[in-house]
Amino acid sequence: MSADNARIGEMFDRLADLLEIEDANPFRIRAYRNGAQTVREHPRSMADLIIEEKDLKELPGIGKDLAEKIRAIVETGRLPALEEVEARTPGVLSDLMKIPGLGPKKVKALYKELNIRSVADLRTAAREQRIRGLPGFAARTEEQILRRTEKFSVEERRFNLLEAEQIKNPLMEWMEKLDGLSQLIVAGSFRRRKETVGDLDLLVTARRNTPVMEHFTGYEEIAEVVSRGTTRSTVRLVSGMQVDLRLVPKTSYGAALHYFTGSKTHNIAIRKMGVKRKLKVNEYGMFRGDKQIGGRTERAVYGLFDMPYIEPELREFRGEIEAALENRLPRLVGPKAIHGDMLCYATDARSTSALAKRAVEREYEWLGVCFDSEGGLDRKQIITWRRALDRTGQRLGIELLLIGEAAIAKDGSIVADQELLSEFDLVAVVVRDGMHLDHGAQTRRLLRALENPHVKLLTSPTGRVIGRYPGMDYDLKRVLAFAAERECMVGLDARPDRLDLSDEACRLAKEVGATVAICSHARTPDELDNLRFGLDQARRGWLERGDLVNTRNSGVIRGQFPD
DNA sequence: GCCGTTTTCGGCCCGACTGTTTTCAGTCG
Repeated sequence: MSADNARIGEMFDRLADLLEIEDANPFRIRAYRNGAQTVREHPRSMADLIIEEKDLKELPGIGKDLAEKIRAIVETGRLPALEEVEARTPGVLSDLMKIPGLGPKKVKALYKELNIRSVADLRTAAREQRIRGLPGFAARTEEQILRRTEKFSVEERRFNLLEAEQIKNPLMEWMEKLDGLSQLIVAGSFRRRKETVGDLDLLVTARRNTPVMEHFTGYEEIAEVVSRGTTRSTVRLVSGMQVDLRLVPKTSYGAALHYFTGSKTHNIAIRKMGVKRKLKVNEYGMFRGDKQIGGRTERAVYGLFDMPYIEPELREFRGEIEAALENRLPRLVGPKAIHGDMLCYATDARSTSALAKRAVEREYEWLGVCFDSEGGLDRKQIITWRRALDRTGQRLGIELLLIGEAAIAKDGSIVADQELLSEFDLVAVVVRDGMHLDHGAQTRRLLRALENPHVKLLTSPTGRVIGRYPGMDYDLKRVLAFAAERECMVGLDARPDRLDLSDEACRLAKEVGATVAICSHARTPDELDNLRFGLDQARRGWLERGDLVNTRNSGVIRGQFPD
């Protein structure tokens, strides 16, 4: 996802906000929002598409007008339509709309009546109690505004999957204490295993008269109960995570699960298919006219359209519906099919043994082990490691592969004694510095590194850290294709704060025929569990058994990438 | 502003919850 796309999306959203304040045609506003989402979620940058003379009108929600506006932004960095609106209505007002509880109407009133333009203005006015008394604002609203602007900075935070699980697990334990609960599941992007999660969507069915909402809002980690009704409640936890809970009848459970799992664009596509067949699909069920014809199970939603079940990880409206209709959905890999982990780090015989032992418990047949070495390494050291691995492997009944990891220099050469490289079972390379090189130089650097015949694995391919560093800028497709040609594996760094490759990059790897190796990068036995986040990502990237080296048995593995 | 196997006009998701209201508008997902 390029910064440019994010900027285009932001401009469209801002325009939509201001038009909303001006009370413009709501469908026109939505068109801008849809366009913003399409652009933001597109894997390629709009600038690239324009260079390649692709027709932007092919993108969903982009027509003649938006295509021209995108082109204008890419070429000039400006959106004249936005500037025109900003001449009438200050652009910063759109920041106010991000505060929960403030929508276009309230923001407009605050601006017109009190000339409030910024969050700072708003706080001052609230403290001075100038807001109460405005039509539609009472003392309570004013207090709420003050409270919510205080927390404004934390509200936007997204959590990685590990953080989300650590918040979710104790909450689920709390909910399960409730007598009368039948079904309890987390839907939303968490269920789709998206790499970051903004909130948790709990879906619940229960026996009649079960005090679900009372129990839920009694959870001790709650910082604020945002709303509480009979079928829906929203809370914000101390951690900053927002949690929505929805109570649905059992006859709607499947439909609701589908609806609240999303993604939104996937749901819209499904709903549209329903409309064509004169069927209504919503969170309550599937209907022909007024008659409910399904809703208990999620599978039935897809069955309605003669489609096979689409796994949550695939529901991003990236071709999964067409694939399902044509019966060519990928067969996603489950945890049982995983026989090994390509990369963990040991420091000595003892840590090797601890990692290997855990790997055996996880029913792995093989494990790639890399030794952290200080400074250069020598033949003697390698022999020591090899011995430790062989002994431990035999004792525990697991094949341990000796991985040598070397850095890629800025010129693409491998920083290591070339003769020693052949002593390893497998040589992995990684970019440790010079991540800022420009597109061309970085591409050349990686291609050159892969030319080295010893190199069999490229780890942490983009170097990204989720939410902190977007990753190196280079021609990923070209590098992946070259890796495929050279029979060099591409690592999927499974650490939950990295997940490097992205889901889209996994698809790209599959497209060019590169073999992906999920790597936990564990330094402790517990961290071997990171692998499952990598597997989630691989599933989101449509990878199948044959695309992943982790599904292969020992024996096959050593001969797989001969030196 | 977008879209089209009812195609160039006339649709576009809508129900739950809140707060202030006295019958409902605004916001959210």
